[in-house]
Amino acid sequence: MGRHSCCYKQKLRKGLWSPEEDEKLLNYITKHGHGCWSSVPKLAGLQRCGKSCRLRWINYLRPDLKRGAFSQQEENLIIELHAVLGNRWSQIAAQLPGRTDNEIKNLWNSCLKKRLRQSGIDPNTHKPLSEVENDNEKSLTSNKTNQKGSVSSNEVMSLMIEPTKPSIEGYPLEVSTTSKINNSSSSSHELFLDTRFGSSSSYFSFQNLNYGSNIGISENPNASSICFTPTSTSSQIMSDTNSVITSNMLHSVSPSIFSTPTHVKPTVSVSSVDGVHNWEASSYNNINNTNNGALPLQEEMKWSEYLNTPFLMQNQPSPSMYTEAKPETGFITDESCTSWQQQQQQNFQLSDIYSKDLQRFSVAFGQSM
DNA sequence: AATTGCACCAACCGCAGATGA
DNA sequence: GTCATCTGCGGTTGGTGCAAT
Repeated sequence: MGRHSCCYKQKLRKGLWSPEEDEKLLNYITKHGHGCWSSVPKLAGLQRCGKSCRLRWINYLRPDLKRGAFSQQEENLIIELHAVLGNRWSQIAAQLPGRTDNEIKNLWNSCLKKRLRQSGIDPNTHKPLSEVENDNEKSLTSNKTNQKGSVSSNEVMSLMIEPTKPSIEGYPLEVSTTSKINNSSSSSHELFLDTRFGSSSSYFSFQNLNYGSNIGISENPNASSICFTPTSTSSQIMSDTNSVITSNMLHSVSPSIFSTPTHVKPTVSVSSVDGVHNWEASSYNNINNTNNGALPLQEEMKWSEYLNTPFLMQNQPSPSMYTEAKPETGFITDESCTSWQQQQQQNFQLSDIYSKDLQRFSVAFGQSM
């Protein structure tokens, strides 16, 4: 742990890399690949530790790096991703081809954070600063009065689910979830599963983000959202989890919602301290979002209405949700799924870079007491 | 011209997880 | 199971350049 062992063995160079060192490293890796990083400096004739060589390669010498300033689109994407992923710079960087986690981290710390604050948005929570202050006050009061930690108002949490479940056959799947807890006066629990599908790396889902109109969701218009309600009375669900939703709480999402025209109601299984709770779809939102700004939930219809839409009744192919082409609507069909899978296979043949980006799902939990 | 403050960014450090002996 | 080593990640630091004073 800590400093790499090789650093103790001999006095190694630190600090900025000279052009000569860069050339040695570049030549060596171009010819032989990096293999075991710890052996690279010796084989390349460098007085550096393997860790330093690796970092230099990743952050500077790699041929696929994009140079130059970040575009406005890239900056917006980083902000959006940060809202979902937090300081997971490597995961954010994975969505920006040619950019490194270090670069993005620096940009965030030096510019974006400041810019958000100036816009009145808390860079940590991505909520309006005024709301954050209120929450802090409420939290203080709540801590004084509550015997047990409870979920604070409008709390936003993120978690990543390992790419095991659900998955479209043959493809790894990473599920990104964001949960939002609302303490509204409604008496029912609601769970929103917000899905986006994309062919490579650009499609993400964001919901309930408190951005100004200048920060939009422009990457993918193909959004759909399904509203879930618990199938059994579960007043305790997520009410006493001390604000922590862990990745193992989301047990499963029925694959049917990703691979079929949803003749069967999608179901989600969520566990909490008081057991596993099943949720099933109660309504469907089609968000054909091409505008800027936060996503509104629009065109909501009950599940029964959704199943009776002309489109589903006719069983006609929908414009693909899964290819680069912009569809007119966002309904999921077998055809479009297959089309998307075929496109993914093509993409896979070109590169495995996208292996983590095949699908992303965002789950927003809405709880009312 | 010298100094100071700030922004930016490359690189380091410490840690955790994975892997293999 | 334990230990050593390797790899990757995120937080932090320190050097550099530039603008303001």
